[in-house]
Amino acid sequence: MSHGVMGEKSLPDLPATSWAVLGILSFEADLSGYDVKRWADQSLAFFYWAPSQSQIYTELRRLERLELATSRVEQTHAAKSRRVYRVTSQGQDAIRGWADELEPDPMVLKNSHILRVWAAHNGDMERLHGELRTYRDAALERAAKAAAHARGAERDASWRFSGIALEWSERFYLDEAARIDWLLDRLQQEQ
Amino acid sequence: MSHGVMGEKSLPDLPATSWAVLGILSFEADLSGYDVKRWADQSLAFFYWAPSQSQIYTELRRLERLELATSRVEQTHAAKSRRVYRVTSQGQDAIRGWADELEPDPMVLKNSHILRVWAAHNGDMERLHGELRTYRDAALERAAKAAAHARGAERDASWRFSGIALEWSERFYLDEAARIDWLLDRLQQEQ
DNA sequence: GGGAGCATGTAACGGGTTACATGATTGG
DNA sequence: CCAATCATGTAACCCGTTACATGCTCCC
Repeated sequence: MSHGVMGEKSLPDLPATSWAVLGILSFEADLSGYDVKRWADQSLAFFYWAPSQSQIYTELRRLERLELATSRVEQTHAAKSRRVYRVTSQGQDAIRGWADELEPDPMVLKNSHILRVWAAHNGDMERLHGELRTYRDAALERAAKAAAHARGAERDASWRFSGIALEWSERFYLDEAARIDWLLDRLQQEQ
Repeated sequence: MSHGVMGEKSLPDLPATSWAVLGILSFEADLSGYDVKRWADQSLAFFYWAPSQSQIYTELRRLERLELATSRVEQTHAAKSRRVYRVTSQGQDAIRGWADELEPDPMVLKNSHILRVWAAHNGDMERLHGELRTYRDAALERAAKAAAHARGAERDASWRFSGIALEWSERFYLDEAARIDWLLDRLQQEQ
């Protein structure tokens, strides 16, 4: 046998969403798909992205199939139950490997507002300005939301880093808003 | 007939890449797929994203099928030719509609470096710091590149807005680098 | 002669989305 | 009682990627 030496742990090759979901599970045990979705919307969404609900259930099933997570059915009510997941020890190993051995994939930015500026010779300037102002306001709101979630994470020591990521997000959206203000000025200059 | 009134122009429902490629064609006539790819890599890639080469050829064929662009074969050499594209008047209308009537789709950010910070309880801190420093340096390089391309766009009046988008990009990557420096400090604090 | 750049295309694949479907529970 | 929330899942679809294939031309 050319490989597969004892003790050699090869990381499973998972899509990004899978790692993200596994990451969420690394914070807390016994989360349902629904829980995972809420977590994703309230933290991941600010600096990464929020997978769709159906995708999350798919990833959860994949993680279980690969034995990186296990699930059990929790009877919440007489006629109602939910399936909750937790990482296995293999899952723990995998996530450590992901953090320490896998190259982070390159940052992705898709800012369609800047795309509009780039192609501004095709459209109306007034309108573009209005659109950019709206976008700036949305960024400020987003910053406020990130800040609120960051404060929420302060309470528990285990969300320490999650909170820092959210503080980073607040700054990101604040900077973005400032950059749009600069852009508005810059466009003004250009008659 | 319930719709289709004369003069009523309904925008074709195109995927994002299609609009981006059409946008590139709006700058200059007679671009080959290869040209489009280079343009995308040197401007779009900084604030939007660079579609793969094969995708560009696909989009170009789609645009022609929808009569938003036409192509002709240009004989460059005895035994070599290339197919070059240009927007039609319908294409011009469509791109104006895109700029002025279509909601820009929400900004997408996928920063896997911050994802690592968020999940930092699973990995080694030293390593994370090193990774972040590398990322900061890459951001600075990216800023420099954007600035260089922005200067390149100054020459021609028709790339005016394209140049502004690149100036914005320079700022983006500069801000990003500064934010990572802040993050490095912030993580230090947290022992 | 050979490597870099020009130039275009096909095929397989899959990640992820939207839309749809279903039904229980809780609180006003 | 009704809306919102909890909770899970299926099916269709396609965008976009990677990998592969091909061959010319230019310049050292």
